Amino acid sequence: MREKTERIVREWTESCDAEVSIAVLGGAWKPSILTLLGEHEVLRFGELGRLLQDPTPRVLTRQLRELEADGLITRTVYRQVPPKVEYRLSELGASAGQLLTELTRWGTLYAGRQRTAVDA
Amino acid sequence: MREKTERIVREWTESCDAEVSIAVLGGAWKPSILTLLGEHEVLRFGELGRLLQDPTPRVLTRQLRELEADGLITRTVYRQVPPKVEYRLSELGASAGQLLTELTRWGTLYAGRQRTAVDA
DNA sequence: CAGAATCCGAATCGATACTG
DNA sequence: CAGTATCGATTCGGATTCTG
Repeated sequence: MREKTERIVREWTESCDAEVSIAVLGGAWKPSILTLLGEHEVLRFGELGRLLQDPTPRVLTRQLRELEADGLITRTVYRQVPPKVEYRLSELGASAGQLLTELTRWGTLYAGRQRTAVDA
Repeated sequence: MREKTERIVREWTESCDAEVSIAVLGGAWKPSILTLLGEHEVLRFGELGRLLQDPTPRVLTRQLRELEADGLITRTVYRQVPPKVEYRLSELGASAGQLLTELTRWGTLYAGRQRTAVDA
């Protein structure tokens, strides 16, 4: 588990469990990464990059490493030339599916309302 | 709507609606603030501070203003001495109840698993 | 192909002190 | 009571460049 998440989990009290979820899922691209891995079962580094519309490798690498450190995805390295690395959801990562659905549902509702408000 | 949220909503695409939710709910204390307002209907600034175990006024003020700008809470000022300000959930804020429940549920699951793993 | 190294600007959290 | 002002320290996302 990475340090930021560890601190939040350590200081975790009943009234802010929701912040634990946000600490784990809250990085750039992370919800999309988990959603894509839920749909595709397995994806390589380059495939993820293309599907996410090209975040910088620096950023994508860090998000993936954090998700791995937090136990949501697994990383499989094939020692060959050219290199090949595969990412999958772990069981814990898959358990976040329902939460991701709910995040998406409310996010859509919220964005729709804001757009309607702006257009009106 | 505050600027950060506005940008994320503007650049919003189908694949990352979940990030909209996180952008809105992701600040320090925000999930707790919304949960408390869901339980208490109405709370004053000082009451919120005590229930949250004393964030600095600077921080609490900003979180409340952002939630107000994003349309999740309302702020009612009574012009009197000493001053009195009441915060409540808006309809939009109340609509996030189910999402907050799900965030808390998975956060509890996650924190529990991590603690078990560490203790083992 | 899958990254690592370096650097940067912006945003955020928090401590401390002060005020209408 | 309900904030505001000022200041650090940290973190984070991203651009650029380079490599086994």
